[in-house]
Amino acid sequence: MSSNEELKNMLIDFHLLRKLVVGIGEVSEITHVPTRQIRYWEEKGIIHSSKETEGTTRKYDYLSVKKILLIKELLDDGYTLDAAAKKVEHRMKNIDEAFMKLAQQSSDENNK
Amino acid sequence: MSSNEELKNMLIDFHLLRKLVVGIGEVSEITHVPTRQIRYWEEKGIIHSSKETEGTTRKYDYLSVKKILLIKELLDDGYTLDAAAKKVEHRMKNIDEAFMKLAQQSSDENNK
DNA sequence: ACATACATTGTAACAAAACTACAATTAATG
DNA sequence: CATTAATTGTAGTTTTGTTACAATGTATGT
Repeated sequence: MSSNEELKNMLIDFHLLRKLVVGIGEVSEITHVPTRQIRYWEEKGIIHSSKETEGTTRKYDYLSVKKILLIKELLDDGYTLDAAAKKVEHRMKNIDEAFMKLAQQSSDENNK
Repeated sequence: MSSNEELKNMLIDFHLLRKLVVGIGEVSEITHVPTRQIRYWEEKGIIHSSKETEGTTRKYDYLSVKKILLIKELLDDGYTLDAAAKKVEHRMKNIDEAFMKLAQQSSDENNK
């Protein structure tokens, strides 16, 4: 198998990527947002973790971490939390769509 | 910004992907390999976690989880652990390279 | 069969990470 | 300065992960 084919089949394995969910401590290190603050945003309904549907400890997927990063950026720029959340909500919609589309593609390729 | 540009800039953010490291329990759920067995493989030097370089608790990145998945597949096919490890080592080399290449690309694009 | 190396599994006692549910503090705004 | 928004602190508890022992299973050669 050529390196290029490998690349296409392998990068990215969206099904695996979906399952790569990280703990709140890790998210905090990645984003530089304190765990306490992450929980607070979640409490306000701005972000979501796996806790809401399963289990007892929060786990965040790729898109959630990305969302936290975006919100933090806007906060640092002077936005209020609600304004930042609203703006990011809009951006995430595009990202989510693209993500789903690629996940679908990779699923098609594996089943053809 | 068009959805397509978004897609290119956003999917995939390799720098973020690199940092998405998951705990051993999560890996176990994803791969269906018991935590005890994962630690054993690590003890044998077949796989690696962040524990070897930092911290006290094991964290596994995307490529490590992929490696575990590949090894498990071969084991289920009847390979011995060492044989499976050797074979996977070879495959992972290609995957690692492709990964680094793409990470480099995405880094270039963000700085041009 | 049985010795040998390979591979996995069990678990007790302990440490680290994450949880909730309170409350306190610190901006920002009318 | 009262009010809402946003963040932060923390005690006590639960969950998850750790090591370091040992035991058990499985395959191979003789």
